[in-house]
Amino acid sequence: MAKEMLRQGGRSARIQEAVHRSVRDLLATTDRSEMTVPMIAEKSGVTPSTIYRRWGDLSDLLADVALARMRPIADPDDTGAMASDLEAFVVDYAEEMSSSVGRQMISDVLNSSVEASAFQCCQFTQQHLQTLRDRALARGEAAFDIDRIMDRVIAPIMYHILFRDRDVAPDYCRGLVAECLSDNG
Amino acid sequence: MAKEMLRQGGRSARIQEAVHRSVRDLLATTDRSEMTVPMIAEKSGVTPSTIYRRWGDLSDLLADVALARMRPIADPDDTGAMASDLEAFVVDYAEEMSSSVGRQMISDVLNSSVEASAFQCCQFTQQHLQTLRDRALARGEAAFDIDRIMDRVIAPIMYHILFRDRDVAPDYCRGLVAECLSDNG
DNA sequence: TCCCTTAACGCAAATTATTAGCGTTAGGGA
DNA sequence: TCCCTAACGCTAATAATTTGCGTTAAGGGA
Repeated sequence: MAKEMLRQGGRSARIQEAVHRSVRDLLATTDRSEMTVPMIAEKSGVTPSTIYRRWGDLSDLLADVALARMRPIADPDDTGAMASDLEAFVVDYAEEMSSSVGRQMISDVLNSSVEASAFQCCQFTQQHLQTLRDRALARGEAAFDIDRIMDRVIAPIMYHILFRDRDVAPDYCRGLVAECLSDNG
Repeated sequence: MAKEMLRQGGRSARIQEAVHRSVRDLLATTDRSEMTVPMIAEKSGVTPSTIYRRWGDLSDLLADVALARMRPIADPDDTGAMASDLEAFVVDYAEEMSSSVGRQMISDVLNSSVEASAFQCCQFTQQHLQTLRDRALARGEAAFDIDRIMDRVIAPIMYHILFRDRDVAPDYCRGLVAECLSDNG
């Protein structure tokens, strides 16, 4: 979306920043169903037509903001061993994603008409897993298969968050990790 | 949504049927992003305000229609054995859900502001699994754990459909089932 | 069967969101 | 520094949504 802009600096960037900030602020206080483009525009000090032209519609704007928030900034904690690294990461992931803002971000990303958004979102997760995997290999530990973790650990957590059919409590997450690592796939 | 109506018969039911039909027809020919309430209203022979008042907004209407389409009508095929029953069901499930209309239905249900919609949707899946489980028990076969199938088979399939990070081809689905049944959980 | 109550509807006016045209501003390369 | 034009602001259409109010028709009770 805002990635392949022809002009990246100056005014354009300032507006993007202002709009993103406004969206984040509004998401914290306002229910998504009562958020409107004119509302965001006013808070950002731009005209609505600017937002419509640049992002298309509210869904795409929200997806853009959500994806920006999900983009990795720091590596997962290094706990000293692969199993505990993985456990810590997954528990954190579940907690963040199942929170109110986390849910909102996921839903925004999945609703984007930009087909690549959802894919990129799961790439971020895989990137983190790759970091943990590299770290394990560097330690001389047995590596794990990323796709396997996605299927056995991440997918069920995401499913329960989306369909609201159970809590993704730390114990449950740890169980998923343990079971996945113990089964010799 | 349309479940706890105070009046269930006559005109009200006719309108619900007409609106549902219109939505289904439109979904087949029109892209969701260009579907509007007035459009549906005209096709159904009702005024837009009727739809707004009854369903709230387009998202909730679409979720209502999607949920109605997902509601089980027939039991899964009986193939004679638990493993093949499960395999057949899962492959079918993946094919239906990953289709264009399937994706649309999932997304509509997940977007509903009615919190229970998503939960009910996954209840439908569990109902089918329960049928297969009962059938297995009646045959004297070893039963499977429904939650386990949800986590190990359904969840990954759903994840890949939603995040578009891989195809849920029959072979992949069969692999998930096989691996889940072979690991003694 | 025939009222009576009121949920659900239709219509239309008011409000609000979205789109489109056109002139203006300000990146960024020559 | 100048020029080109992407990106913006403003405003006038257009379209969607909300709201008030009168009307229709379920569904229960006499």
